[in-house]
Amino acid sequence: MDKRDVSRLLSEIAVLLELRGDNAFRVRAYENAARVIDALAEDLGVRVEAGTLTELKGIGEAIAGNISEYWRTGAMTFYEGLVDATPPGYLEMIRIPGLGAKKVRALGEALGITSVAALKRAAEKGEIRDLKGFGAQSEKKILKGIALLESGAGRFLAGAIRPIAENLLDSLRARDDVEAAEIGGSLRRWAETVKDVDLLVATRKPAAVTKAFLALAPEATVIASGETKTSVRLASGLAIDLRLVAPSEFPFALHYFTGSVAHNIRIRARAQDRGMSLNEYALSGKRHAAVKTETDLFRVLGLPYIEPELREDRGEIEAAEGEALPRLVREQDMRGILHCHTTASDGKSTLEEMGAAAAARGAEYLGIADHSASARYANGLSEAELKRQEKAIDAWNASSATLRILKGSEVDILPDGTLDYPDSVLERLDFVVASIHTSFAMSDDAMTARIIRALRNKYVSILAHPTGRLLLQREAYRLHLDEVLRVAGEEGVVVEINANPHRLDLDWREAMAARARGVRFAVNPDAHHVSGYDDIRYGIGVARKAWLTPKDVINTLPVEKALAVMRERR
DNA sequence: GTTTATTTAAACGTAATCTACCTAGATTA
Repeated sequence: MDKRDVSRLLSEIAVLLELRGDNAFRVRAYENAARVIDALAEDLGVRVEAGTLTELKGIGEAIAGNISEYWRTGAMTFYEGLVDATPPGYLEMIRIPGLGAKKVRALGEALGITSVAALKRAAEKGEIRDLKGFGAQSEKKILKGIALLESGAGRFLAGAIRPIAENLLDSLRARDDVEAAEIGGSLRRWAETVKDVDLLVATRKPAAVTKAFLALAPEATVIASGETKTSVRLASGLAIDLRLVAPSEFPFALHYFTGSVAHNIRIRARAQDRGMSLNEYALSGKRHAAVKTETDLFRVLGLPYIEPELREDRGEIEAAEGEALPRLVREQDMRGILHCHTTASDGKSTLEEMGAAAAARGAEYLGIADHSASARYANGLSEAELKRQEKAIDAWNASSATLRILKGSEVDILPDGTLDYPDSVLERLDFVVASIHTSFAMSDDAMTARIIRALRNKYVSILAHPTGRLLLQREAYRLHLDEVLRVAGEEGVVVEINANPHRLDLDWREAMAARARGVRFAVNPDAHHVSGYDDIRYGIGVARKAWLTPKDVINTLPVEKALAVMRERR
């Protein structure tokens, strides 16, 4: 069990309480507590043992007791009681857009509907429209909502959504009546997955902009459209919210709609402490005419500008107060690209194409790391094939004045923790990337031991995609990640932040904790085609969310220094 | 259920939009 399990359970309790019609503030207290636990940087177990949970703001006697019970016994009496008292289908029904706790309960109590399937049948038969508070319109909405839920559209990869949002933004910015436009929400904070897109526009002609926005997505369903807000849903299920504010309101609205909720709560409280009141449109109580940008807004509150990626209430406000915010790594700090594939294994671009495209991007070096021999799934290179590739790289380096290609391999960590090539092969390479692609279903102890054994091999430079997760598709394999990262730090093995938008592995939360323990990182596109280089920005997003500076990321080093880091244990 | 100021009790976020009723409750962000 870890703190995310606890956080999830607290969130579920909040929903169950809401379904029971419990005090709304009690509901919020549990939501709050879930957030506090999720954002906790330290070890939850230590606090449970020490009995210091109530020192956390938002955790009182009752919730602390519940958490302790759950932590020690694996079960929580209070939660079990709630589950027993709630029809199991309610939890699923409340996920239908447009249905909240009150309506779910009304449906259950008046019509005996306690599952999504029963709800669908009743809506199709027109049995819901006669219920007080519902109408024919509601039936339609419920059916649409169920269809959406069934299509699996709930969250989306940020990497799939960002280009759509940026296109819309470009079109909006091109208009004369749009004075400013930005992406807001979790997408602006570079979250790995997003629920929807928030677009924010400053304009004096909201009606005209709304009309133009709707014309940009003619196929979309309009969920709501008013003077200041319009919501549409694309065929994919993705909801896009457009918010329109007057130019003078823009900095306040941008900050507010960027979030996170937890960050906003802190900032709002800070405004109050200073005799001001902050909402999405203005800062009242003191002079604020001078607030033209978010930077101004932070300054009025006595803070330097806080980058959107950091706004998760994970210490950024305290760091800002102490002038201790990190100088976050940027894409333009990157000198080298590591961990890329070619047609020699499962890539789609040749070595020469990959080299030319990397040079065109201004990279100083490119680390090729095709799959190793046993990786049949990916056409892994035999030792002879690897040798041929090394010669091809020598030829490239002899003729290229700008971009140097480094010889590497993405070597499979075999089930027993040994590597797929013998040391005599690894020794010839400039760098070695080790990773897991097979035998995922091990116990956490066995997986941890397997990876640690690989990390102890002195030729291993980088541990790639350390958890094997595929966002929205596949959970991480079971392992003691803390332990693995501790050993990586000790051994000086660089930990990858895989920039592929499906992976983004290591997760930013873990990277944040690992950084504090001195782990160094590589932000790698794992490109299988020249177009894969474009993913680097997503890896940079993760690195920034993890508070990483250029010093924490070895790709910012010149080639000789990067090589020295990757070979320092030999 | 938690925090805070009033130390026993009040405050806890708010605004926009929708839908069913004609002003209000529910939902969402």
